[in-house]
Amino acid sequence: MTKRVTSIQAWDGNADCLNCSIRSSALFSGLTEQDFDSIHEPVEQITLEPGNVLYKAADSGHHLFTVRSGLLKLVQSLPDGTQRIVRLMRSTDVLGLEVLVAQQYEHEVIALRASELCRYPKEAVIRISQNNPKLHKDLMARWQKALSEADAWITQLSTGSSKKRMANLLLRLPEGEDSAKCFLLSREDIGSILSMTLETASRTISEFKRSGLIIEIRHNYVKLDIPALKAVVAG
Amino acid sequence: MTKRVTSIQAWDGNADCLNCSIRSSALFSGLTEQDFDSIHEPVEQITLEPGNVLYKAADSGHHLFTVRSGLLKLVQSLPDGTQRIVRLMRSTDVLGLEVLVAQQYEHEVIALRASELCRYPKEAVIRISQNNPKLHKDLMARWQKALSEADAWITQLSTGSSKKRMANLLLRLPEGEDSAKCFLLSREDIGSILSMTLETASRTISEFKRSGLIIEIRHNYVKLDIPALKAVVAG
DNA sequence: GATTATAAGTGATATTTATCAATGCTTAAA
DNA sequence: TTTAAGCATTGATAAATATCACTTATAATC
Repeated sequence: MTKRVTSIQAWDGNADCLNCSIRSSALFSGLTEQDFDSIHEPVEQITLEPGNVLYKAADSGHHLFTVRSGLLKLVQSLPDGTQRIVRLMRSTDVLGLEVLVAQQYEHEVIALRASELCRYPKEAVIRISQNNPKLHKDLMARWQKALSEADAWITQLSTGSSKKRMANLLLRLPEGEDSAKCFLLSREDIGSILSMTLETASRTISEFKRSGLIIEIRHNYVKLDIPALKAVVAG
Repeated sequence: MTKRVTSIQAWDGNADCLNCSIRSSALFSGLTEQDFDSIHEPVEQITLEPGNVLYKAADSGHHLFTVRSGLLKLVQSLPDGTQRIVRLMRSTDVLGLEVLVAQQYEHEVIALRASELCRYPKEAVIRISQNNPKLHKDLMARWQKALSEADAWITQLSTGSSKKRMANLLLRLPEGEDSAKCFLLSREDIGSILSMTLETASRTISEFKRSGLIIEIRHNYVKLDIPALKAVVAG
């Protein structure tokens, strides 16, 4: 069973936001000191372990989140019980935008790796966005980014053969310095991203390993042959 | 071959916006008379015939559009040449939100039926949204709606067997008074929505007709057995 | 109304993917 | 170190879907 958040550590919101290591790309990057002073409920930091649930679909929502580090999945359920992962979120991504215009969250959010997030009260985001043009524009850009991601999920990860979809997924996994190395997700999660069974996911990865498209460095950590994977996508 | 817009009829923007038949749900519903006076480039009405292209992906974009009537498809292309329909747009939907934060459109937009749209200069939308809280909030709601639609496209139209996906599509087609009757799309468009070949689309529809899930009233106009289709989705 | 072009339906077959079952690997606990 | 639990891999087979070829229906044009 999944567990709820195990640890929520309160921070001094203002001080930490102004000195945040990802400040330039965080949701509140454009805020003035005066804006920060106007936030009554403090900005808090949240730590999640793999498997922890941040919130569930239809939970009433009063907060937005910026991912500082880690990896999380956004899951939606179907009437027949199937679950589909509709987005992956990582550093600088914003979670819970929907509560700015609705009362409830639309996804279940689960950490795939140890993750750190900052939590903002939605009232502050709504109020400040009406007077701070930078935040106003920033929010629109965030929404547009989420929408582009969703479109890419449809075209790249939900269209074509299992091999092409897998190649497209692998090409988005690397982050940080070495853009050709990445950790693989569980076969079940890969299946839920690509709309295939975990067996097909496993077979496809095995085949990619045999043909050298990916080289296993250690368990679940691989080096990608990026040009070859792009050729699979384009082929 | 597709043709570009055949007819763009200039309107007197202000007068018509204030008396627009879909004004309460149009993008500019919350604008004051003063706001309208501040728009220099007039709001124009556009008429499209089936097959007409409104704009293409990567076209530089200076306008947003509200659909007054009709039906349009948003198409994205893949590296291997495949095309996928990522959204259908109908009355009151807004097209081209992405140009508020970027320079180019992200989709190709093609009319599936005769359609009427209103065209707004993006500069006016950006400028007015910064001072008019109603438009500001309205834009966020539009973006959120697009995002929910994209998520539903992933979960309902890109996950599960061809029968379930088809049932989900049919359940979204009806509009207007009789919520059980609708026109079918071409088998090719259905295939591009559901990520299947046109032959599989044709076979699935034939099977639905034989089993009474849909009843053909006249060519391509059908009555849906909604409870039965919902049972297919849930089964 | 006859003719052509375009879209839709269907059969035969190949390919892909799912399903079911068994085995092997990895990690953590005993 | 052994044991157990969970995850990953693989094989055999069934089911779903794609492909190719052809026929039929509908709409458009002469």
